[in-house]
Amino acid sequence: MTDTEKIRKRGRPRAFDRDQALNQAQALFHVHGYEGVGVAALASAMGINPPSFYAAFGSKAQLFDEILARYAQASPLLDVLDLPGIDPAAALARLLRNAASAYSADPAQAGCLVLENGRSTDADAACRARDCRDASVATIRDFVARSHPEQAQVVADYVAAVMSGLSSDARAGHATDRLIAIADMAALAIRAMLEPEGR
Amino acid sequence: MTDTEKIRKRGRPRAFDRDQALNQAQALFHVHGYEGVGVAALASAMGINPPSFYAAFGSKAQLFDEILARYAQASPLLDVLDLPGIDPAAALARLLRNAASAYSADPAQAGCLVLENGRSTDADAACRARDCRDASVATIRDFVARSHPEQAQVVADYVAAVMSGLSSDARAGHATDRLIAIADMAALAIRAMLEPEGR
DNA sequence: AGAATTATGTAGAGATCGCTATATAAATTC
DNA sequence: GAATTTATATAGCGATCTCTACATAATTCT
Repeated sequence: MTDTEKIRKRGRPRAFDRDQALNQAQALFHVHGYEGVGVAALASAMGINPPSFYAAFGSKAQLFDEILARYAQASPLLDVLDLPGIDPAAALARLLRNAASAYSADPAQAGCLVLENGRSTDADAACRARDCRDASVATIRDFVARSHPEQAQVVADYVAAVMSGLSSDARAGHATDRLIAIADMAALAIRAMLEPEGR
Repeated sequence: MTDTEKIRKRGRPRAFDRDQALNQAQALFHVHGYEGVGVAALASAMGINPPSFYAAFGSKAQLFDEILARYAQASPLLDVLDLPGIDPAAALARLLRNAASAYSADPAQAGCLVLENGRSTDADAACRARDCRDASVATIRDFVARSHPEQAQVVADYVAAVMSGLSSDARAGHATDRLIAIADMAALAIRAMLEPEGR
């Protein structure tokens, strides 16, 4: 008995599926970016009118926050770091490879929603997206620090920088194998950094 | 006798310095991005009114094109590739280091104007900026191809990806030394790629 | 001097932006 | 059934966007 069946509230029931509407909005934000999508387009894609939009999501900015959190939580990219007893360099290499694949898998949603919107012209949206990014970088840093505390910061920054480049390339329309080649080359520096005295 | 002294044309002379106005516009575009600056702000920074703006530059898009070309031509980053007899890996390592420095040198103009605007929400502006970027990548690829034709494409793509990440980090406010650490680590992959059989 | 040409300032058109006032419809509670 | 609560649709507000119509000022050519 999950609570998927919502308890009926008092007033008039909502005429649309909130979660489905979030999916539509996420797709639009992914394609056009925060600033490239207007409330009119969002509401239209959701099949509703602006007042219903504001009643359900508060504002465009709040909706974006909600979608950022959703996206970050649903992203499986950082899961490789939780595999027990994995070699750090190998884990990060797989992370980059997975990112290269994920970012270019769906041409309609190329790149990373978080990384791409970290450069939005809208100061608030960019700041929120960057906070989201920083949290992921911190996760990577802590992961590396468990075995290589000295190099943890640089390695995490480096991985994030490469991911940013991969996301940008994906949005430029580059094919998956081209991105994977970059990711694999980038892994060379990670191995050199984490296993300096040849195995 | 350079032709800096412009030949007087027929009608009323322009009341502002066109080149100086371009500088103002470039600074604004660098800080706020193509979409973050309006014609009103551009004209105001130039000390003119919209009609003079359109008479002198055609449109916001045309002005941006002109500034992109200006910026790319004035950028000294790719000059290291022209140093005679330089080691390819060392040249690219220096290129990345220089980019890390340049992108974070002036906090008021962090990152690369071209790379940052390649992700603009405005389709035209993003496309023009990406064309500009592609030209630079081609230059790097040709440079690498002279000594390592097989690896030229990946290495050039990789360098561009790292530069994109550096630019993004610079815009996020990261300090120069943090960027340089990333650049130096990135250089490890270049050396590993171009000198595979240990020196 | 007068005609032709170019630049300038004022003022605003037309579109889109995020957002909301208002009235009505559909559900629950009393 | 009446009161309460919540969602919906229509319509539009004020701000901002790119860009321009218009009249006027400043220069060169004849």
